[in-house]
Parts: sequence; C-alpha cells; structure tokens
Amino acid sequence: MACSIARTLDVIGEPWSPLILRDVWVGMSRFEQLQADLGISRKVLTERLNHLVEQGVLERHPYDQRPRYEYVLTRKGLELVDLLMVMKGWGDRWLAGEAGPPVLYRHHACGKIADVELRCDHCGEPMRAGDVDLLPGPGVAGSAT
Amino acid sequence: MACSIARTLDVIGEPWSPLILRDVWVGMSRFEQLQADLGISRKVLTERLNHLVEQGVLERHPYDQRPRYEYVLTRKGLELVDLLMVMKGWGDRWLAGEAGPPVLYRHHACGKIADVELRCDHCGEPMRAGDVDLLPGPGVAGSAT
DNA sequence: CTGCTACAGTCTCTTAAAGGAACTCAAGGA
DNA sequence: TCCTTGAGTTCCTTTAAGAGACTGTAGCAG
Repeated sequence: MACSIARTLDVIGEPWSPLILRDVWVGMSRFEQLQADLGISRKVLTERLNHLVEQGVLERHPYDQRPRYEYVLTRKGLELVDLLMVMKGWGDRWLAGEAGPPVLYRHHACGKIADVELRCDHCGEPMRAGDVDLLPGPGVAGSAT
Repeated sequence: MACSIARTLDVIGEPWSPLILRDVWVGMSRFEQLQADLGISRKVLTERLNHLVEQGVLERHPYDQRPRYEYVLTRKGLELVDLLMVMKGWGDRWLAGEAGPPVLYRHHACGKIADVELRCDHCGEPMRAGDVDLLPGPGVAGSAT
C-alpha cells in the first residue's frame, strides 16, 4: 500500500512489537528479561525480535563467549521511540485517570518534567491533525516516474 | 499494566485500527467505504468500529432516515491522529525509498510543505528519544495513595 | 572430568482471532 | 410490488497466539 502509515505498521504494527521496543529502550535488552517482563510467549518473542532485526530496528549483539545476545536499538529504531513518546503522551492525557502518569520525562535541555509537542519543522508553530491539508506526494501510487 | 503505551495500545493497537482512523480522518467515514478501501473483513471492521466507539475515539452518527451511519472523530480521536502523523514521518524517512513520500502535509500556519517535529512543551527545544530521562510518576504501580 | 545451571531459543499442542463469502434487515424508489 | 443500497450478522476455514516442555552451548563447582 502506498501509505507511510501502513508501511510503518508493517514494521511495528504487530502485537507486542511496540512494547518490546519500549523495553529495549529502557534497558531491558535480553531475551529472558523481555519474556519475563512482558509475559509474551517465547515463540512470539522470537518471531518479533527476528522481524525487528530484519527491519533494521534492532541489532543483535553477543555479550559473552557463550551464545548470549542482547538487542540494541539502531538509529532507525531510536527514531521509532519518538512514536512511543507520543503514545505515552496520549495515554497520559486520556487514560491515566486520577492517579496521573506512571512515568515522567525529564528533558535534558531544560531539566524540567515535560511532554512532547508536535511542531512544524519549517516554521516551528504547533502542527497537529487539524492544522494540515493533505496533498499527493511524489511517491503516490500511479504517479509519473 | 501501569504503562501509558500499553494502555494506548489497548485502544488502537489492534490490527487495522490505525488505518481505520486514518481513513476516517481523511473523510472515509462510512462502513462500505472503509471496507472497500482497506479490504478488511466485514466482521473485523464491525468489531473495530464498535471498539473505537466504546473507547470514545469515534462517534457513530446517523446521516439518513434509513439506518445509515457515519463515523466521526471525537476530540480524543483527533489527538490520536497526532500519532499517525508521526508514523507517517517515520515511514517517509525510512521506508519511502526513491519514490519519496506518497502524501505531503501543508501546514496551515505557514502554508509550506512540512513534517512534524517533536519538541518540549516546556522549553520548546527538540525532545526526542535520546533527550530525556525517565522518572517514576504519581500513577506508577505501587505508589502511595 | 562430571554433572549442574543459565540463557536463548525450538517444538508441539491447544485456543483465539482473522478472512471470505453468503445471508439478514430496514427503508426508499422505480 | 419488487429492487436496491448501506450496514451489519452468521458460518466456516485458515492463520496466529499462548502454554509449556524440550534442546544445545558453555561456563563453573566439586
């Protein structure tokens, strides 16, 4: 499908994949840790890790003479974590309820507890769902060239 | 799970849900349209639409005397589209290839073709996966109160 | 050197979800 | 009166997920 959303979902749209990425991001990088933390079946965890490695989102590094491996985010994978940060923001706003957010971000640049905000990479003003028109781009299905 | 990412995935993490949201966002709001455009089975489309309505992401509005309905985004749903915009950005950057992005955004505020960028809602500086520390928040599992 | 343990997976079997395609139902319209 | 359309249901087949036991490698304790 000529849709960047659908393509992105082909990479991390399967059940568990975003949670695996989150865990790897916060430092849970080994098979046993992931399995124990998520409660995912070992079979599916194997499938997901292989898929994420194939897609260039994770890399598999040995960390011992023995056959022991840990998974680390590539640059491509780290940029996917942006997505998780936006997810966290939405969940905090709409689903956290009375108790408030379970996790907070402290921004290195200003040192404050903060959340992400979407802005235009051209003018810097806020840019959200209601602030844009959609136009066909060069990669649209059926375009010339 | 006391994790806003997991909670958000409970709302739109099922297969097809993000694509349904995208279609509704761009104006494909009726059952038959969605079914034809996505190629999703009617059974699953029914389940997903019901779930999204239950979660307050979509509303079901009659548009005729006959039993005909269209689905529209609530405010909660519109904010979820932010997530889709970030997904599109990642897909454009990492998966679009030679052809380039299939869709472009024109930002109302500046009139330019642009993409979203994540910034700190406190200081306005870029805020991405590598720019934050994680701290336990008030809603963390096992917190006092 | 032998046996024990830990990590990182496979394998197999059962249960749940998705796909496909036909069927239902209400209300206009020819 | 019958036909058509939109919005689902129902039933059956195929695929994916879950649970849990099994394998294999290499260090280490005795």
